[in-house]
Amino acid sequence: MAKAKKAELDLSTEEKIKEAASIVFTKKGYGNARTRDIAEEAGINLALLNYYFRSKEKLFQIVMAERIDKLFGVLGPVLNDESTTLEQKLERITESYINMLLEHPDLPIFVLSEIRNNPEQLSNRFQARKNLTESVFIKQLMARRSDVNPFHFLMNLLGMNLFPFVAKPVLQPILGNEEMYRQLMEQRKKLVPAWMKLILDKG
Amino acid sequence: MAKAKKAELDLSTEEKIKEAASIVFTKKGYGNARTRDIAEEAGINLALLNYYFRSKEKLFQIVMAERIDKLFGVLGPVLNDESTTLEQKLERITESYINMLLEHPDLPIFVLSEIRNNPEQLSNRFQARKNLTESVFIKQLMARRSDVNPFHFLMNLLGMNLFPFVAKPVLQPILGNEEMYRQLMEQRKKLVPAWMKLILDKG
DNA sequence: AAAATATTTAATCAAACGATTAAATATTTT
DNA sequence: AAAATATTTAATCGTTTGATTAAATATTTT
Repeated sequence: MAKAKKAELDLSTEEKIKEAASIVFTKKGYGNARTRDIAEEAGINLALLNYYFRSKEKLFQIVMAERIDKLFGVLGPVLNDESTTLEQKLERITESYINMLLEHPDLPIFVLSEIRNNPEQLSNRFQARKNLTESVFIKQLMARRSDVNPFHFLMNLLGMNLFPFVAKPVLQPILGNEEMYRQLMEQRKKLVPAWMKLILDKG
Repeated sequence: MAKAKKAELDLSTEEKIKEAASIVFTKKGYGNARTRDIAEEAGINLALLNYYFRSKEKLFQIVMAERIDKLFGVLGPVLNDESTTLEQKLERITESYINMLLEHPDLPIFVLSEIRNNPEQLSNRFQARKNLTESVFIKQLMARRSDVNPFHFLMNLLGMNLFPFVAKPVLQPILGNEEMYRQLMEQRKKLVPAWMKLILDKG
């Protein structure tokens, strides 16, 4: 058999296609992305794409699962870390998100708009709710401020961190050049946790 | 001529198509929306759509302009009202946005993702920057807190108000039923201005 | 009412696109 | 090296979809 070589090339080519699909899907969305675009981006022929993945839809499912994980996977480990304070969690989540999103600015808008198009894909909703409500983070928060609804608090944290990237296509031209935008996001690494602490202490 | 009757029907049918287009485009996005969907939603034949509007693209441009105005048109009048304080502006913007978005929850994700797909459409970018930086709101803000970057402040305000709707497809299943979601948004009408005042006074 | 004009439709076209096929090329095993 | 297997491609198929056309129906003007 051609195992060794096959596996090697498989991984390489398959990965190349997935990477290309990720780029094209993220930039254009499912409906506007053409399989020919993806093939070209990957530097391979169109038929090869269907050889590795059965269809556009299948390829999309795989890419989408990865992207969802990339967008929300940050949260789990930090929220459930027993060794950090609430304040430290705010700092780490903010730092992680801003760093990650500076490299993948259109990840949130892609994931959120595709989930809107196909809400069923978010089938782990019960799991998500349970994971969240039973997290160390929520416990710490409720111990500190039993009067603050944790969901409000989380929406604020995520809103402050994700929204500037969701709205980047609008904000960036208003702010001026890319560098100015980047500077502001860098500043927010310290500012967002400070604002959230304000809500935590004086809200 | 058939002026009177024509104009009447024109308006009615044209408006019916635009309304249908708005619904279908907003729900599915440009790429996933089919002109046949729009025609069916409007209760008319496909050809009629191209009779009134030259093409899908043209129809989309018109709908898009209206949607952008709906999403950001709220801001202008409030931000430039000389007769209200900074605090009142925070309250009014929040109240306006949450009320409007409770009726049109998928407006932000639609507008923002379509602008990402076609950034040129945001050609009024210089105008937007000037309008913003010269607004009464920014003047009031800088007079009060010269140390706070107004853009950060605005991102926070918009983030707290818009993000829960941008992320609704994710949040809603986690929160439980639609009613719970609605309740939280109603609460935020008072909470968001309070949090923003915190940043204003103690940030 | 007749003519002119506007509105609406069914049928069809042409291009775009996802997918398949069969053949060619490359790689691995024997 | 020959055979077997895996990888890659060019060409093509069938559907979907945006758009057009020509004819029918409705409305307005004369």
